Amino acid sequence: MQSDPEIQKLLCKVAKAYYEDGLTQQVIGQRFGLSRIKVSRLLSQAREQHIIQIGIATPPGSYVELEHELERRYTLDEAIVVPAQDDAQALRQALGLAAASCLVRSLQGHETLGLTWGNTLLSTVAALPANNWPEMRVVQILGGLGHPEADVYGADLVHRAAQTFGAKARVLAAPGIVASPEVRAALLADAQIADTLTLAAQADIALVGIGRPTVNSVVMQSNILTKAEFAALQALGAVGDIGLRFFDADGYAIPHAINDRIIGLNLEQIAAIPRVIGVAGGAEKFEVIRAALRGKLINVLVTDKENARRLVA
Amino acid sequence: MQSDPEIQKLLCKVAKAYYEDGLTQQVIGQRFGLSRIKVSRLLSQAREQHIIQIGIATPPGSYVELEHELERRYTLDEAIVVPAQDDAQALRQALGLAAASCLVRSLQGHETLGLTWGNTLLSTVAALPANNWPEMRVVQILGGLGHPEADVYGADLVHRAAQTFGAKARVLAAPGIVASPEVRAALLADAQIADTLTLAAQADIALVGIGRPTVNSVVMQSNILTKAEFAALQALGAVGDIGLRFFDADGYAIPHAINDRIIGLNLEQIAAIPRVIGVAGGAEKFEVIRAALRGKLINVLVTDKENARRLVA
DNA sequence: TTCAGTTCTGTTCAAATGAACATCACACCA
DNA sequence: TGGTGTGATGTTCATTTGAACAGAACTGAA
Repeated sequence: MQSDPEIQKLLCKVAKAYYEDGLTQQVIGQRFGLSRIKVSRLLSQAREQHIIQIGIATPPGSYVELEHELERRYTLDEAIVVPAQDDAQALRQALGLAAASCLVRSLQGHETLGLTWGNTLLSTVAALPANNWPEMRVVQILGGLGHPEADVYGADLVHRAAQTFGAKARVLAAPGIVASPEVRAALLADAQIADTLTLAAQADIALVGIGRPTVNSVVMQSNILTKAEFAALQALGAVGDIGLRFFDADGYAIPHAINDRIIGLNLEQIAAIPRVIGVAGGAEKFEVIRAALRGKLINVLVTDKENARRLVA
Repeated sequence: MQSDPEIQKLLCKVAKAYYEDGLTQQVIGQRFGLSRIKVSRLLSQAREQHIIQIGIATPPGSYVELEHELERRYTLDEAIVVPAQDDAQALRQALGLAAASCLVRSLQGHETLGLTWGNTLLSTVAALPANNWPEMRVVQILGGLGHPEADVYGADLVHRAAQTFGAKARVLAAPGIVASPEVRAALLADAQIADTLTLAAQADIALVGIGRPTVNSVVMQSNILTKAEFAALQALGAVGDIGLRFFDADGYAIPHAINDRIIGLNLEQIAAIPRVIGVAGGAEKFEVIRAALRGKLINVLVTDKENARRLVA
């Protein structure tokens, strides 16, 4: 930690030679009569002493700082922040666009992609670019919504995504919530369904919405999750769900009988997927998102600026 | 060369992760879902587009920029610039101090150091720090000055340097210039002298003054180099000398009979030494220094600010 | 003095990096 | 429709780099 001006000058000269002239440490050593390792040490010293200042120009209108802070705070692999939108539909589009480009970036064409469903995912799938990846699979992580014959919602998303990717679709021919554990057991006995779930658990990437059921949300409007059940979940601390698996403010799974009636991966299985991209925006989602982050249920978060601000606050 | 804002943002994020967080390209790739090589390419792209700005804090009162420019302009290994001084003695001290620290920096204790002589070298040797390097040798590159019995000047410098280094001294028991080629031949027949010159030619490092004889300089005052001879050299284009070997404005050796009367390495031999540190300052030396640089006779230049300014102009 | 602790140094080794090459997809043109 | 070039991508390999280790030099205290 010397501050001998002679040393300072040497640090500066070595740094210049390395960073400005792009010389290798070896040749710098030869030129200045220093050993290679000494040059290396001088450089780290120069970095420590901030003789070398590295600045990164952040493109205007992007929230790189905010994203970075989110990544650090919640040890996320990546955070993507889109501008806040007044209109819910516009917000979903913005989120979908961002999530889509983040997703395709990490695809090579031979992986297995897991999907839940929801309005935001709908926008995401709509924003996916066309491709021809016959090796790829798109798998449904969670059964469809509503009556068995109306399960298009979940399966449709999977089909659509698979089609634009030119990939194989693997749908879950079952509702997300069934009437009883017995029905579930019966469905799980089906080889098709069991295999699909096994495949889903081995997905390389998953794209999931982060939900917060309200009285007029899709989940509630289909009469599968009753108000009473929802109230019970809330009483147990539930702040929202991923793939109908409810969790509390710290992201811990809520133990409740409903879990035995769900056809889909559980939180543990979802979290075990190497890369889980969670998409959610809008003020009402704040708590759930925070919970999902705390519980490390997702690796990548795509959200809006307002939520991002509150999350780092 | 895309300027898609989406790409810009990614560049920025990757750059931040790499430079600010110090993450490896590998883990950045894993986090953002990119291949390692892609991260590498994004980083070079970011450098190209100056999204990454690297600044180096130059310590105030030093001439790092000037030195850097000199190094680039004349493909020097290193340039060292000291503040200009009005007093010739003060200038020599400043030069000597700088040259000394530059020299010791490149010494490990087992190399052979060649020395010429001169007032500036005297100051340099005086500024050398004490050491204990029994493996090291200090060799005289050029015979002494004046009468054989008064050759202390050159040999003394070598002795002094060897002593402070705790090294072995190898002096040249001969004058720098002798009366005739025959005398020179006789001296070179001496095993001692011949061996010393052989050793000198194999020096790892040499410390040399850059001279410009004037009527009252040491070289002229000893009556060995006559005014007539000097005039003849000048007529042939000589601008100065290193080790009594005169060269023209481009650093080319001047062919002249005097060369056959000098006991010491020739320019070619000196230039062949891996690291030649040339020390010279003061307005009158400008031309010689420039010539020495053009001829690539030295690898390291130690000079004053004024000369440096003129050299890069 | 001698001893232990500290710092400085070079060596060795494994990780990280960039360059060269091969491949593939796409677009442009005949 | 079929070249044909261009750009993007991944693989392989050599270089570059930093970390761990070990020895030497120095410091301060007993």
